[in-house]
Amino acid sequence: MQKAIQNRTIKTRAKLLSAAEAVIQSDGYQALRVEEVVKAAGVAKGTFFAHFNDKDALMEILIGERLNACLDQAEAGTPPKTVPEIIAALEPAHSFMTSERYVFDLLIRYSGATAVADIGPIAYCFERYFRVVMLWLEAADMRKDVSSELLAEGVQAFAIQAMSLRFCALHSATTFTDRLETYLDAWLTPTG
Amino acid sequence: MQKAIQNRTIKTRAKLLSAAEAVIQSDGYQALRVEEVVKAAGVAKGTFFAHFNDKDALMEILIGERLNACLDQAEAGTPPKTVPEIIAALEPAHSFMTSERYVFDLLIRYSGATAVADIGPIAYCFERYFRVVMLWLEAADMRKDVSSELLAEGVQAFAIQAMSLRFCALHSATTFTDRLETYLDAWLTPTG
DNA sequence: ATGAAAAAATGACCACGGTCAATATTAAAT
DNA sequence: ATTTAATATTGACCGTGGTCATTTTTTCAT
Repeated sequence: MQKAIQNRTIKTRAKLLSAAEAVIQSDGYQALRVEEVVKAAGVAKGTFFAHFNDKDALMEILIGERLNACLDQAEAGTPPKTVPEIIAALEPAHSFMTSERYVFDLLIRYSGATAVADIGPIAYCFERYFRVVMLWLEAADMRKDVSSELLAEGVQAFAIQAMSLRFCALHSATTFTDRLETYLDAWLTPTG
Repeated sequence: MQKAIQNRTIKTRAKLLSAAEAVIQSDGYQALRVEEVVKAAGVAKGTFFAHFNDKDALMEILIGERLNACLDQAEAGTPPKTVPEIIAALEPAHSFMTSERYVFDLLIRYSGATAVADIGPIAYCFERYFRVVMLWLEAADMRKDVSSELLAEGVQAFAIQAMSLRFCALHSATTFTDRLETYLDAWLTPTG
């Protein structure tokens, strides 16, 4: 006997999500505690885990939302044609992705879907990032000896590398943007 | 008044390390519990944290050791000259790095040193990986329009990308080796 | 040998994510 | 309106990483 989804379900879920957003707003993602969220939402702890498999699932949703907004912004502008333009267009996304060490680590951890069944919000965002970049590259004046798919995968790999090094004290001499530009010049318009 | 380092210190540390190795040997890295390690080592829990800052610090040591052994192996052979040879030389390292999801995630998380002061075993391994590849590339017949440093950084970025996708159900059609070969061909010997 | 100070080890304790049997609420069938 | 079963909520409880005041052991100057 299938019963309709209850009103209070979506209400509780909304309460949890907005409580979590408030916590993050003031203290960042890293500092979020499930106990604090449920207290702010006025529900029991068990309720949280009835709505989200685990804390990471909530994080995936919230981080995925923000990242999707960045990708919306990237898609809204006129398609970038050059490496600096591409980097500029992706800047909001990259900036958010490296806003917190915690966020970056979680993004990497969930960037790939473990099972085809559970493509989470973050895995979806990575797919979308890839697709957006691929479309740009197709219309831009880049090397044509390999497919746009491959080029886009490479852009993603280099962006992740550059973001990783942003957190690394050993490589802090070069800025993120400079490094990524060096990578992408060499990747997208080789002269060798 | 500075006092000499005590014998029991290194003995206790050795006990903890070998106990941890035994646990990992039988159940893998993911399953390691600090309580189990201290029980096997016959010490109190507090002692563990007097020897290692946290569980991750122990993991860094053990994983770094194994990875260093893989890099020893890579350096022992004759320097690879072609992309397939490079991939073959790095195979033990890549294989270990992706042996467990837990291991891969930890590697990525500690691949960069947060502060110059604390270059951990894993950050050191990544530096070493980079250096080894760079030396190979200098002696191989690869594109010369960009520096070997840059090429080596790219190899690392693509290797990480290929390893990431190994855990991803969405991209399981292509094997790790095939994917990495495609990446490195396009990166190291572009024809565009 | 003795006393003092530094180093090491201890284990009760805490923080926090996550579980689950019990309870409460809701929607539909009668 | 009453019953029934699916759904939602609860909070005591657990597992595990990590802390710290206290105790034990070692080292060294005398």
